[in-house]
Amino acid sequence: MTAIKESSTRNENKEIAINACPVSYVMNKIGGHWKPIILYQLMSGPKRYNELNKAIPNITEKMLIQHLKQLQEDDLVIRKSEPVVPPHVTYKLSKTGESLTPVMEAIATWGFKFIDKN
Amino acid sequence: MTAIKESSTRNENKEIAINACPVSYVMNKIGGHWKPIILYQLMSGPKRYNELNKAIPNITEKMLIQHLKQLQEDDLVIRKSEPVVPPHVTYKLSKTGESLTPVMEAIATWGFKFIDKN
DNA sequence: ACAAGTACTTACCCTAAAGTATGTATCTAT
DNA sequence: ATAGATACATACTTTAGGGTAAGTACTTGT
Repeated sequence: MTAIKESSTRNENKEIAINACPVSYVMNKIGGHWKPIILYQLMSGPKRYNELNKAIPNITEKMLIQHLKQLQEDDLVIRKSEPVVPPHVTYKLSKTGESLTPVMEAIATWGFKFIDKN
Repeated sequence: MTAIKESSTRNENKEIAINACPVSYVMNKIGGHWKPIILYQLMSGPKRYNELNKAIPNITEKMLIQHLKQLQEDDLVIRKSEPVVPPHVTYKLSKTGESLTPVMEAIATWGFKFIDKN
């Protein structure tokens, strides 16, 4: 699962950055390549693992579970597993995750305006 | 200036991601380590290069100019240089950059709430 | 017996982004 | 003459994140 090295200049700088800028803190949570896309998908309702995999073009399974795990650790996403075979696992937004919706929408709105400008 | 390789799987995936999620598009513009922090600093008014350097803890000069350049290319920041010695250069938000303020504030607000939860 | 379906896991590799360190130009003041 | 101030530039190294490919577990249907 690609362990994260805690004691590097890079991560120390991140810590400091959080103090300097709350926006940076959020970016570290929902920023990056895939997380916003996953959250975006889950905003339209709970989805199974496979559904997410199909809905998000070109994401690898490794990236998908890796980020789903991180999102769970950050209490943004809830995993629900039915003890059946074949497995049936659904992911959905937590309350906190849902509280992100207006933020995501604000960003998306701005994004659309900006895309038009080019 | 670390040229960007256009034709890689990674960047192709990014392109696709943009179509799948407008939020992702914005993240590619203002996401990352330092850009939100730089923008945050400039929201309180224009600043000189040196001021930014001092205001942002632990940023390297390389990162600072690199991102300032990218922000200029994305028309988020305007550079103004007075032809004097020693140089006097100020950076400020463009109209588009200023239009980000509510978005940044929404993110920041959410961030503060979320920090309290831990 | 084995293929299929679902949700992962794991090992290895590659690259873009970030860090480190040093150098440059130009004029002013001492 | 040389040090100081300001705003960069550039070469080299490191690392975190992402990509590729293959394997695992467990049961049902044929």
